[in-house]
Amino acid sequence: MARKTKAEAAATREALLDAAEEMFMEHGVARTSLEQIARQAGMTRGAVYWHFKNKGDMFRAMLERVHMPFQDLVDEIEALEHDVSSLEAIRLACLKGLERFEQNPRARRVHAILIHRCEFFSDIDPIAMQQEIADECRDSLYQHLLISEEQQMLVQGLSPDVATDLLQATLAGLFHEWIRDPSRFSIYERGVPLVNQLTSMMRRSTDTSGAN
Amino acid sequence: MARKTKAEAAATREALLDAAEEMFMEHGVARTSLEQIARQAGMTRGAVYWHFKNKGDMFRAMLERVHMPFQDLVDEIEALEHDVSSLEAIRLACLKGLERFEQNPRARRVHAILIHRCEFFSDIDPIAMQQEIADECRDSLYQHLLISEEQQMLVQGLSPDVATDLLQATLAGLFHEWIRDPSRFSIYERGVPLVNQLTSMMRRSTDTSGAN
DNA sequence: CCGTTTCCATACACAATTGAATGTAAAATA
DNA sequence: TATTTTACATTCAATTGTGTATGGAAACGG
Repeated sequence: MARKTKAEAAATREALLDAAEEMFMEHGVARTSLEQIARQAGMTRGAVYWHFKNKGDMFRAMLERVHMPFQDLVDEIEALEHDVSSLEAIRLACLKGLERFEQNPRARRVHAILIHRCEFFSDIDPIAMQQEIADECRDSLYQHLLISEEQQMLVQGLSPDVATDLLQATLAGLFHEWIRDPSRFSIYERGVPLVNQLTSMMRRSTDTSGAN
Repeated sequence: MARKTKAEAAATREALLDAAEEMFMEHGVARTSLEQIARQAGMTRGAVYWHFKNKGDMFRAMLERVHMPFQDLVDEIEALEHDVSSLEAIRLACLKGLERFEQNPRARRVHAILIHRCEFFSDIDPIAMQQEIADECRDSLYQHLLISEEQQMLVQGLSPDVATDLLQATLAGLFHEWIRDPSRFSIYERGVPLVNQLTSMMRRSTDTSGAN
């Protein structure tokens, strides 16, 4: 076969990753061979072994195309709206995150693969990857909920630790429930009332009258 | 090899399933061969193919050893304590469920395998299995939360639908976070304050005075 | 006590993947 | 323009796992 332009080569690399996504999603990671991926992309295994070391390397590259830390969402919110409370910033960041998952099919597919379509690997541990993502999100939540407590935003009796557990568990549970079959419901439409209700219940009432 | 007693044969069947659990947990389902399972149990593949049709059949049998519907927990609570409100029954059933997972290592391992150590299969779809379990739990929660609403136990503005989403997502999220690495924390110790806090926030205040 | 069935071990044939080796024509480079 | 890389395709060797077929000895039923 003839040599390709740098741009063409980059394009086939992307095509291979696209094909890997499709095949991984449809048949699972373990049960798709590199040949299936190559043919799906209109290539042969030669192309795969040129661009990637092996299947694990390919998997890693596929994940790197959609990396999106939760902290960025909060930063984004806070950069956009300065006068908002920390708890409100969390709420908005959650909604933003839900919206993004809803609208980014690639991110959705890749996360679905990471969670439901793969298991162990030669040198790759998907559970550890999920762990990292979850911890990243959790730490960010905790930091901002600490501030919320300092600002006396949380209802009495709600520690920032429990609040973190609650928010993180709710978001993770919602996400898992959704990613299992995204066609069943819209994560945004179900998530918005969830997040609103939860943050509302966590927020200390500013109502000075005794009546509810 | 010589023929075994009925009891002996049943014992080797259990030993094979035990071995399958260990190997599946350690190396993932796809990457463990039937030979590895057999040798772990001190047998050969002949024993495996005698007791099971193939790996998928073995997987199914492994799951059937630990089936435990959520509804049973609620029933158990309600049978034990008649004078308790529906919301309180839910709370107690959740705690009971957490406790059971904490104390039943086999159930823990099998669920960990189902969620994190396997993907597709010849004729088995682990995601559909998770779906079934989750739906079962969800339906049960919903039924009892409907009753809670009729009894006017829920705070104003909290529909039984949102309450169901909230509880189910929280429990699922907590469970997923824990099952990913059960050695990181005790699901019971983290879960108890979570469930208490959440049900407390969901419960309508019976405080007749205006002050909080 | 004898035939039959059971429970498993052993052996075999087959298909599927993998990684590496080799080939090659065009792009890049000098 | 001559030479060297690059970007793949093709081929090969080796491994691995699967399903099945066969064998054998002891347990079971009559």
